[in-house]
Amino acid sequence: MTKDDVADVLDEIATLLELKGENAFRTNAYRNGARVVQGLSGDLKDLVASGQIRNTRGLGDTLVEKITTLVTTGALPYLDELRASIPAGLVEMLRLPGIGPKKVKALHESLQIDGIEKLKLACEAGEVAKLKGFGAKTQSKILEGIRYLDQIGKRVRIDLALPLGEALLKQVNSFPGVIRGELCGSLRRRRETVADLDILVSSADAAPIMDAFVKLPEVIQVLAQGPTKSSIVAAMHVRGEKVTMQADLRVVTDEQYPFAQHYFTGSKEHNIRMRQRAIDRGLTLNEYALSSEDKSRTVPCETEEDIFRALGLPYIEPELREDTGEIEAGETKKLPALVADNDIRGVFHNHTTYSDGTASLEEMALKCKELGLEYFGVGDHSQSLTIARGMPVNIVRKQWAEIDRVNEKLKGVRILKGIEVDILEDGSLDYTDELLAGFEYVVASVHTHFAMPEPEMTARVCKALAHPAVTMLGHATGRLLLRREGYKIDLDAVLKAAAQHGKMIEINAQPSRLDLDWKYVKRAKEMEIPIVINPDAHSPGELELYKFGVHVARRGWLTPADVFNTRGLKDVQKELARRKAL
DNA sequence: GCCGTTTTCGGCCCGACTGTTTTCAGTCG
Repeated sequence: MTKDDVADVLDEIATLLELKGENAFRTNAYRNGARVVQGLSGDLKDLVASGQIRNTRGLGDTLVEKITTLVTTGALPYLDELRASIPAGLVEMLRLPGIGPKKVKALHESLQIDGIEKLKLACEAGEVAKLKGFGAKTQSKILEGIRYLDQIGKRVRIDLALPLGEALLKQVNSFPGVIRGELCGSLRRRRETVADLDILVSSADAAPIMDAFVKLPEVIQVLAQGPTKSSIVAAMHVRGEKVTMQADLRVVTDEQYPFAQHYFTGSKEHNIRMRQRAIDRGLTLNEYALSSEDKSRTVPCETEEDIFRALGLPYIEPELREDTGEIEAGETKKLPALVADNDIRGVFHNHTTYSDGTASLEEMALKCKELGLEYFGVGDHSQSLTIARGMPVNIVRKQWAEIDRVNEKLKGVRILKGIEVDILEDGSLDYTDELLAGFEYVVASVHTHFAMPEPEMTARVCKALAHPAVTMLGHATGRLLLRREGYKIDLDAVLKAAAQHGKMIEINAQPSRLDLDWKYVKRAKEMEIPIVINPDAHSPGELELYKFGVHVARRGWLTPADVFNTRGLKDVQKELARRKAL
């Protein structure tokens, strides 16, 4: 039982309780509990065994007991009972827009509807519209929802969501009367995937902006249009892929803008803490103002900084606003000065035509130079990964010779001799120690046998980390966002092994990976494990993907000092040489 | 269900929009 598994159970309990019509605060306690568990640092088993889990804010006697049962027995009778008492189809019905637990409950109790199929039939027969609290519009909305069920609520990768959001924002910002505008929400917090786009603008006159917004060419459906808020579904092709997302536009006055900006950036959990903080100070905070409780006075704020200051906090970067300790760190002046794009001085783990890349060593190195980077670390695939044209030993030696030749000629950028060596099934590496010693650094990654049981996979990776030649671990879980779960592995144990053997861990910056996940990045920092941000580029155009890795690093609270490739070439070469000599 | 420098009971963030109502419940973020 991992933290995520336990969190999933608590979330499911919350959903089931909602469907039973339980008190919203009780269900919310389970949802909050799920989030708290996900963010725990340290091994869950240890926390339970030592009883330390009892000191966790948000977990009371009941939740601790349930978590303990889950972790020690792997099951929870309470959940099984709940599941047995509620038809599984009810949970699926919650996915329909505009349909929440109350409506599902009403449909079940009055029409015995226990799933999407029956719901569809009842709507088509006109039964649903007759129910109290329902009507013709709700009925047709349900039918439309069922029609688009496979498109609803799908999260979108940040690299696809960002261009759509920016395209919409650019047009909205050009509307007459718009003073300033920005993309807020999870996109501004740079989450790896986002569910919808939140556009905020300020203007003295909202109505014409609302009208123009719902008529943008990307709009395929208008979900709602009010005086200050409209919701649409927009679609656009991004690099050949069709991206369909809900986008909400809010218009506020320019005085309200910073409050709305903070509010719509979220996260919800961060906002709740901030509101509570305002209440503790005899104030009230909403998306329009920070004011006295009776709203007779307001605290003027021109920027988000002013809002934080008024509540006794330094500015908190959007990436940190997840209520995972940023408020406490702000109070104690322990907020990190986050790493930024322009702190990155070079990249490791990239591919060339020597394996499955599309460009030569020189082309890749020159692109790095163009991006202002000082070094290009090549990390082509090793011999056994034939599907990616992994390099046999003679090709490795040929590549080394070419690197030497190109380095002679290049000015202002240096190629580093690295390798992405496969971690074989038994945890050994895909080249001999003798050959590995010839590289300046070694990235070790898993590319095969993904389906191993967790203990074996964990042991496999930990064994590789113990190998003296290994410098850093590549894409720690092998996940492909929204496509493939990572392989089963105990990341806490992997972090422990990395710390013990003094190894680095990569943030693979490919937007489809973003692996290590930011939550574990934060833990790695606590364990003083150096992090490397690698684009895993297979073409020159992919080199600047390292910026998506910087987002992850920022969400993981990293400062430049925590990231190895913020160091300059000389420093990096010295450190790599020092490690090889160990 | 959680939490507590006024509390072990009584709060728990709060506003916009929709659809169904005729003053508001439900949903969403």
